[in-house]
Amino acid sequence: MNFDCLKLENQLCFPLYATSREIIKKYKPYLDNINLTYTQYITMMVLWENNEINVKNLGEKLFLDSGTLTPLLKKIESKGYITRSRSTNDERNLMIQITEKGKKLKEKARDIPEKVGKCIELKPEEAIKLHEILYKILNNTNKK
Amino acid sequence: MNFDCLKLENQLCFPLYATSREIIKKYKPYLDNINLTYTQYITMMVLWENNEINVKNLGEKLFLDSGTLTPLLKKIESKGYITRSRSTNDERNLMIQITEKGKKLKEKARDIPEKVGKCIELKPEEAIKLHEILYKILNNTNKK
DNA sequence: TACAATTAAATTGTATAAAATTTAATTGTA
DNA sequence: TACAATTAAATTTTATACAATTTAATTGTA
Repeated sequence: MNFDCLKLENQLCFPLYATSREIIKKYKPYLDNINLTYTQYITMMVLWENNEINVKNLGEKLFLDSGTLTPLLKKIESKGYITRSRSTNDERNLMIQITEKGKKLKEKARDIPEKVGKCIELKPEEAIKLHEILYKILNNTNKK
Repeated sequence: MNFDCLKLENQLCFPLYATSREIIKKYKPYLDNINLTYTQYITMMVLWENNEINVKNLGEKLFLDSGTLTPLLKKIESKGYITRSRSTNDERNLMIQITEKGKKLKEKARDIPEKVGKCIELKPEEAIKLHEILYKILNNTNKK
């Protein structure tokens, strides 16, 4: 009767969960400077690549649903980085558009990835491998 | 002026964060069966290995602080899986002890890791590599 | 031995997450 | 074309997370 698979250190999900939170904490001082939380920051990342997107597509990119996004987007809107308006074609869709102020924020965020990267200390090949494995999991958990 | 490091898909933290949440969702149906949330489940894992532990040490193992653990532990206590009592040596310490009911829960949880593992579809060597890289990050983010 | 410093939990306030339900708009079809 | 089915957000509820502060116990030291 082998119970080792119920040991915390033998799990895969636990270190994923813990590492994710630990790294998000590393972002904190840099994100505080631009008055964004981590979730707000990755939302802005999507908007920096797509000036306009609806909540559904945004949610698919971020793996978040409207229950999380609705209040989050209202908060970012109140900071002036995005606007929220119903699509004229199909009023079920709420279109999120980046504002000029939101575009300018990208400049201020530019050096964040490098600064956070420095305190992680992974070899480049490990970082690549990690990225590859994570996307492999994301791609096949997502399709089912 | 290269902004590619601000693309979502080039991040390391984002897939960590997304994968962690996606896998936790996979646990949901199995954890529902034993009436535990994921955080409660990993807490029970620590208790299955250590019949007794204080909140501080538990928090160090789970990378969670008392702000998260206090209400969580009260909830697990209300389910009858643990008891909470101040240490007689040092009353600042709250000792968490597993109950008989809590120990029995381990039997019901026994097949969960295997079931969740099956829907992740990683090669064994990838799982090992992932585990290794994650603990490398955890160990050096932790020491600073 | 008073008492300042430290330590461990608890509390407070803010921000997610996610399941389940509701609301409103659109689509497909009898 | 009514209207059932579907779709997209919003809402509601429950459960974390975590920073900052507070409370209570213990320790170190003048």
